[in-house]
Parts: sequence; structure tokens; C-alpha cells
Amino acid sequence: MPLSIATWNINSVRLRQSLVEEFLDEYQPDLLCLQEIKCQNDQFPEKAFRKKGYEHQAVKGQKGYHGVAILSKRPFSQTHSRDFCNMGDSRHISAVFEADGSPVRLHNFYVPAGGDEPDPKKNPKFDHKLRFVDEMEAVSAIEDDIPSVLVGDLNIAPLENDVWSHKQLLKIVSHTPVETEGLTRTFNKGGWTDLIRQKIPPEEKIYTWWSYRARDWEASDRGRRLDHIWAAPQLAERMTDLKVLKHARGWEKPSDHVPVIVELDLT
DNA sequence: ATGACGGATCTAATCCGA
Repeated sequence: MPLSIATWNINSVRLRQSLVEEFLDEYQPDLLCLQEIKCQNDQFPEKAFRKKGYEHQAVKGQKGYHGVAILSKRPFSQTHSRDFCNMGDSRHISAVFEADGSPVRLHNFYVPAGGDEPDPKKNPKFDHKLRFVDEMEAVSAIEDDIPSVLVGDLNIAPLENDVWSHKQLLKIVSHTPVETEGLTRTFNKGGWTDLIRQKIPPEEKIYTWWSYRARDWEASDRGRRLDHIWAAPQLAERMTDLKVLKHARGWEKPSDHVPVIVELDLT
């Protein structure tokens, strides 16, 4: 059985608990990383997900905003949350688990959105985003000999075909050169491989987020690839499948992000 | 390009998302 890992910005786990449960029933990933749970740890629907077979959970919540969690069928040997930029917010959690006898580390990130104005001198949120991505360069694809997978809402669409219009989005936060260059620096420094782009060539448009504000998200199709799955090269070469669940954007009361699922055969 | 939507919060008007 291949190992499967899913990532999904859920935009309030309490509001979309039943959607998560339906997703788990249908897709049965070994691990699910959630971002923007928007609740405190004691409000997280732990028991409901436990009932679905996800007995092992690592939750880093905060009131109202952000918050990340990992649901797992497999036990963790360690979990950790790092406070990037010393903001006291909840944007990272990691766990180590076993896959076919060897350990794998999983990092789950929610990178700051960055506000509207793409100028770090005028906009502190954009400055925070750039500093956050810079700090992420210390996260390596292999750490203490353990190969890693890094997933999450990185809030940056790095390639031209990661957005509906490269030209029209060059000055829009999420696709500005200073952001995409920063993310590429972090990606290269960590020694990562981009699993979505390993499966779907860069010539092809692929999105994981569509705004709520479009009248018809599907017809206008002005999406962006903001969610990512990166892995150490030795894990990347074991990828057997990857799916971006575009149809999830059309579910009832959807998140504005869709799940991405990767399968790795580590036998 | 913006913000037509949608979420959370000191439940009403405001902040935030990207």
C-alpha cells in the first residue's frame, strides 16, 4: 500500500467538519494536513476525526485566525511547532512517522497572505511574508538523515502557469517577483523537489485556489497555485500519483482552496 | 485590477483573506 498525504486549506475546520469527514471517507489518505483551522486546540473536532480512523493528531490552533493540524492513521514519534518570525501565531507544525520501516518528517505550513500592497516598506504584512519565507530556508529536505515532505498553503504561485494571467498578476501579492524569487531561494536551499510540477508539467496551467468573489469560479477560472507539496529527492522519485481535486471547489459550502493528494510507494 | 464573497469575533460592524 502506497503512502498517501493530503493537504487542504480548510478555511474554518468547525464550519467544514462534515466536508473533512466526507473527504476522509472517500479518499482515506494516511495523513491530512489542514491549514486555516481558525480555532483553538480545545475547539478542534478531535473526536469526530478519531472516529474516522485518524487517531493521531497534532494541532496548533489559535483563536479566530490561521492554525494548522495534521491528522494521521499512523503514530507520530515526535511533533513540533516552530514560531517563525517570533509572532506567536500558529503557522507551522511537523511530525515524524514511519513508512515501511523508515521515518519520514512532514512539515505543514500556512505562510502569511501578505496583505494588498507589495511593498515591504509600506506594508508590514508583506514584510512579514517575505521574512517568513526567508526563515523557511532553514527547513531542509533531509534533516537528521530523515527525508521530509513539506506541504501547505504557501500563498505564493511561483511559475507563470501557476496563475490565470502571469502578466496581470505580476504586481499582485502572491505572484510578485520578490515573492516568487524568495520562495525559489528557499526551495533550492532546502534541496526540495516540487511534486505538483513533477506530475503536471510547467507548460500546463494548474491551480489550487479560486476566489470566492468570482460570480462563477469555474467559468472565470481565475485561479492560482498557492498550495504546494515538496519532498526530498529520494521520496520524489517514489511518487506514484498526485491529484489536485479541482471538483472540491464546487462542493457545497466549499473552501476556496482544494485538496491536493500525493501517493508515494516507499516499499 | 479590484474586491461582486465568506469567515471569525466582545452579534454588529469590522478585520482579514489573496
